[in-house]
Amino acid sequence: MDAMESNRFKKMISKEGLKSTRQRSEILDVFLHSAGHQNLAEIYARVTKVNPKIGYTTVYRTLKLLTRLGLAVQRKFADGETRYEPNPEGTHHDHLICLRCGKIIEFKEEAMESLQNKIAKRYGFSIFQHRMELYGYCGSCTSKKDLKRSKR
Amino acid sequence: MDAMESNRFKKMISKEGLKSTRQRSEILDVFLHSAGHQNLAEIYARVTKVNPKIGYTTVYRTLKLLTRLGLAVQRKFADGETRYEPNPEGTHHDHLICLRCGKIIEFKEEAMESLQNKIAKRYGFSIFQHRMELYGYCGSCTSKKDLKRSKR
DNA sequence: CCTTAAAATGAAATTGAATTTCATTTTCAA
DNA sequence: TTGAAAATGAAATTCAATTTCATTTTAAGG
Repeated sequence: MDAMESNRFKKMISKEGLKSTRQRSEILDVFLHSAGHQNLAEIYARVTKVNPKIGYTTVYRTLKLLTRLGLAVQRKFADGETRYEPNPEGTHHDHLICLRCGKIIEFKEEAMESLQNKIAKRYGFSIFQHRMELYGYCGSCTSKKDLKRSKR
Repeated sequence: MDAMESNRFKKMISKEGLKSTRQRSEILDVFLHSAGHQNLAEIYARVTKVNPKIGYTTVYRTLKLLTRLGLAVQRKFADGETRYEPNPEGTHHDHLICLRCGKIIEFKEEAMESLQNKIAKRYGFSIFQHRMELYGYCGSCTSKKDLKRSKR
């Protein structure tokens, strides 16, 4: 259930002097109830099923707002598409991406974080965030590797 | 000296049935002789100093060609800009990026690679490539952290 | 329940980098 | 030397991202 997130959203909204609208809550609702890593067109398509009157611009602006508030994360993987992912508090993870079927798997690896800190220290950096993506074939695509490729 | 790279380029070119042109070698020359992580506009600006007749499109196409041949690597960091980096054979590295001054540092960490393989194995993936970027403040920007920020 | 200033909406317009088109020029193998 | 294939460069196109602007909606204060 997203009542919690929904309330968090409303609190943040009013704290910023912004306003709660039907559109915003519909968009948030759709966004939170679909699988992660969606592009704007996909989100817009789903939103218009709920309310066909909502404009693309509003979806765009709402996702941007959600990102600013930390409720969404914007991702750009190697294919160049812009995607949005719900961002429940304290969730952090990296991605495994299949270059054949497009499957995206999230993973979390503590050892990775500490290794990153070690590297940062070596160069005198203070790290706030990172991006880490592994590209290859997923299990089922590996076994089909010799068959026709989906791209190129 | 880039005579080596330049020859490698000519060999690859003819092997593909493509042609050596003055423009291509001028662009390659400029590209290899400047610091890494340049965007197209920067490369174009430098190229036109050598030969003002060269068109933007040709620079664009040549960088695309170099990328296809593996002599260049295209990078998109979190700022969304497209950059190109020379790619001498066997060079692989990741990046530390300063969010304040924009400095980009390359690093290589074997432990990272093996950790990645371990993760891939866990999910049944075969990894071909990865992307790993650490964002934060570099040493000198960390010490200026309290002063005016460069952005936002 | 009103009023109204501030914010939100949505259709349309704009932007800007990436990419393509096309007429002309250049390369290079025979 | 020649001609087919490739390259060039200016201009046009594409397309997602973003902005504009007239209109509508929200919500805080009376």
